[in-house]
Amino acid sequence: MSERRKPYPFDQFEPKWQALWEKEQSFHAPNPGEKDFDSRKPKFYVLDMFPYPSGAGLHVGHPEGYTATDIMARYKRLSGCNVLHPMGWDAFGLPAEQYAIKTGQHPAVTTRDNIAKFKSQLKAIGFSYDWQREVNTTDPRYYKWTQWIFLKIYNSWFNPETTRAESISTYRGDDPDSVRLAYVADVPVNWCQELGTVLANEEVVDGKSEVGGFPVVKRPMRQWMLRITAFADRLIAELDGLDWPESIKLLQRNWIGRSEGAEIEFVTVNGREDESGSGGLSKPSGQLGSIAAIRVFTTRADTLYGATYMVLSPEHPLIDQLTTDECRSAVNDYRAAVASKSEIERTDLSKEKTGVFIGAFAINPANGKNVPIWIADYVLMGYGTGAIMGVPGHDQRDLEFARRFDLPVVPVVQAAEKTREESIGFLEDGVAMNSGILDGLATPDAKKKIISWLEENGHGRADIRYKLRDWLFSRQRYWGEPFPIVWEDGKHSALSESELPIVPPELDDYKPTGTGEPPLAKAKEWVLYSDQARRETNTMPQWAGSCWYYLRFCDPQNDERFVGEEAERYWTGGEAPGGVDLYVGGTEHAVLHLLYARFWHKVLFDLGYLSKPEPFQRLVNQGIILGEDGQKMSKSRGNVVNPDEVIALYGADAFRLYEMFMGPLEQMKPWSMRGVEGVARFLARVWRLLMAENQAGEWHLSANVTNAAPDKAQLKITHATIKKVTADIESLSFNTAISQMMIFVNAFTSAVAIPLAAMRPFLVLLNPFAPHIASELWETLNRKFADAEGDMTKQSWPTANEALLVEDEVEIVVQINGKVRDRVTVLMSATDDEVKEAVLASPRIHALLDGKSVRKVIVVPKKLVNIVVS
RNA sequence: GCCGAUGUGGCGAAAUGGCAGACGCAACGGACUUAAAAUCCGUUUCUCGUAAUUGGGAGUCCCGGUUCGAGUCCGGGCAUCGGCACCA
Repeated sequence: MSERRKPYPFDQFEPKWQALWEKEQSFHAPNPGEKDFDSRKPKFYVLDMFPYPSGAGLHVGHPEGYTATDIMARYKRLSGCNVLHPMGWDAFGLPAEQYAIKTGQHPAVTTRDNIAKFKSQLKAIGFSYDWQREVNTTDPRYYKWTQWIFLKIYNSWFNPETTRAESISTYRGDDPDSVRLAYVADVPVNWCQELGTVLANEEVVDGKSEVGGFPVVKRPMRQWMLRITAFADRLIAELDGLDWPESIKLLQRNWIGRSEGAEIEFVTVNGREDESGSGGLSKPSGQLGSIAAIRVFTTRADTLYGATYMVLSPEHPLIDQLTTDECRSAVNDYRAAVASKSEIERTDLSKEKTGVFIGAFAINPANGKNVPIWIADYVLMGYGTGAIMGVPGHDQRDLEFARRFDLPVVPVVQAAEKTREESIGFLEDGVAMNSGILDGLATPDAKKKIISWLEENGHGRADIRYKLRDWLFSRQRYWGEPFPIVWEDGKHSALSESELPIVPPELDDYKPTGTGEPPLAKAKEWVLYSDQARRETNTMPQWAGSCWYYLRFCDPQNDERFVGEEAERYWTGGEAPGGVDLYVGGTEHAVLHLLYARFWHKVLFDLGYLSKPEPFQRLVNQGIILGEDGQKMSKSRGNVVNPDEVIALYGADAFRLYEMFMGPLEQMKPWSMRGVEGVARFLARVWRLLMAENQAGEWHLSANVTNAAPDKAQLKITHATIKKVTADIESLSFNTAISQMMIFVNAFTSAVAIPLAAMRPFLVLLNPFAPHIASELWETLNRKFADAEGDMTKQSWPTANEALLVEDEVEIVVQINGKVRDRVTVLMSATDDEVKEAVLASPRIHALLDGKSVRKVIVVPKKLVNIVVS
């Protein structure tokens, strides 16, 4: 097959411009105080989610968001902004480590190779990143500061008085380790045997690891945790000031899962059903004088009178103490059975409710009645108090359980527009009944009343609970940041900042031990910190590096501070709560990276290291690009599109333009090679508008290009295009901006003379989208005409002249009863009455109205007239 | 089950409550060419009709409503996709 002829010589000028941009460092943004910094210009920080440099290289999904931000960056620069547009590498992670296990090659080597490949691919697309600001999370100069931030977190606590993170030195209690924002806990964690590591809740999907899809089991282990739950309220509340998609805000709110309700104490009665009162209360052994009480959390305290039984989670600590001898063997059997179940089995909704009675009773504080205590696996130890009051009258799960085990069902809320029977099992608002002091109260009032009654009588209090768990922050992996922590006599302590970075030791064998002991433990000498102290051998999760990279971009070479104060203040400055002006990336990070980064940011903000409470002001999620078959791209389906091939065939400009022309940025959409061809044709038309080919096949500036003035229509479309493209870029509607540029070019293709005054602004508009061809044509024009100076990067964004867009006349659509029947042309200045007159004068309309009576005439100025007839 | 997003030609998609389908792809017809490719011009929602056009009717997932007028707003469904999921 012979090589297909290029419609325009992109293969010659695209590499030329890329090389020139690199040589001139055209997109380097100096920091305040540096040479060439212009303090008069406003700043604009436009950020991409930096990629994990995998061995497979870029796929067409990456450049979708990257092209959008690049258009924005180039547009803002031409509009007179100092633009921060950086790129880097989130390079710690499993694939490099697993490759190391297979081949023995050090992950750093694999990572370096992959980064080189990614970088060359990004450069071939012509992105205008400031490469002087490149960061790499696996570089000791970078992770030194990741470890430094960990020390800040370790050395602080959340002061409930101020609701702020503060230095641990302000803590007045006797056990600082119990309040640190980074702490060690023995907790049931997600253990993945195949990966040889524990995982965060966020990394477990349907009981399997997000990476690799391996089974995950709960297993108690000693782990580092970060106290993100302390920030739950602020993480919810401070979403309000952000320009994020509502759906993403909602996802975060749901993930944090704030529930307002009450904690209620049920006093227990061991083994007695019929008597209530003090005589039956048990005195738990070892806790002399205290009465065993079960605390439950509920969002519907108003249904307390309907609580006819209690259920404890099988892991609840009071079970041993409360279980009667008759019930003990059944209880133990049940607990053993539950313990052997996997997470998936346990949370299978379709299965029937199970549980056993433990022989004990508790007193419902509202009505003094004794209720039986059960254990069941539908109650989870991890949420609330690990115990519930069973209200089968108004909870579907409790109702199923009560029916299964024949427990009494008492309806206590009459929902509006429902009969008593219909209200059963549903948790709707209504009016309280069968509820003593609450009878007749609407649900919100009933809640308030019962909670104050509980507080007055010492049976409970208002309470707020969250689904969000503290963040499990340690991993049993080699390829991650080591903790700046040592252990001595079973106690952890922080290394000093001067010892950073803590560099991981060299290993011959990166394999996980399989026992939960981290691979770093194999480096015996490294572990020996001193005669007494041993190094922490866990490493941080991949999220650590990506939690703060946007800050490092502001000042990436700084070895004295994680980010210089002035640089941070300048690049994240402004009125809004968030610092990054535009952040574009995939939805897959809605609750992981975006929540973790906000958390770290708030800690650093509270401690006085940052000027804004939020990291990202405006967030946009690009949609997934599907294969040509409309299916998700995957190697196994064989529908993966490789950017390198597209660029070789059609050029980088066509690739960029197609990525943006496919459809709205946020939308999921399928790839189409034909579509790429379409935009390539458009770019070729742009080329031929200004260029002509001689006999030898060489291109030169077309003789049609003239500095004579454009005609009125040409001027008008030029300014209409400036207006539309500008507005569309601002609203990230790149597909319609491109449509408008196509309309512009179509309007000029048959013109004999191609006026410079139209082409100059057009090339500037085209430049953010297709910078190579725009730069090349600009340069060609400069060689002949002296009306402009400098290359494309030195130009200013054109402004639309509204006066040129004003029409003398306008075509009015004439409707009869909402159906279009005619059009008339009237002067722009015509009054409503004049328009009406002109419409009624139309012979066509006159004929159609014959014999009908006109009831009303609606005139929409400059648009339409609707005649309503009967 | 709960929450959210989306539903428009053969396809990707446009449309501050005011001409539905801009722009592009594909298809068809034509010009150029020995021929093909490329390029340029034209047609292209469906349907009925005419010798002819600025002809008639229907049409934005379905049912209903508000309005002079609804793809757009409101109510109720259906479908697809995404998130959460025994969270008390």
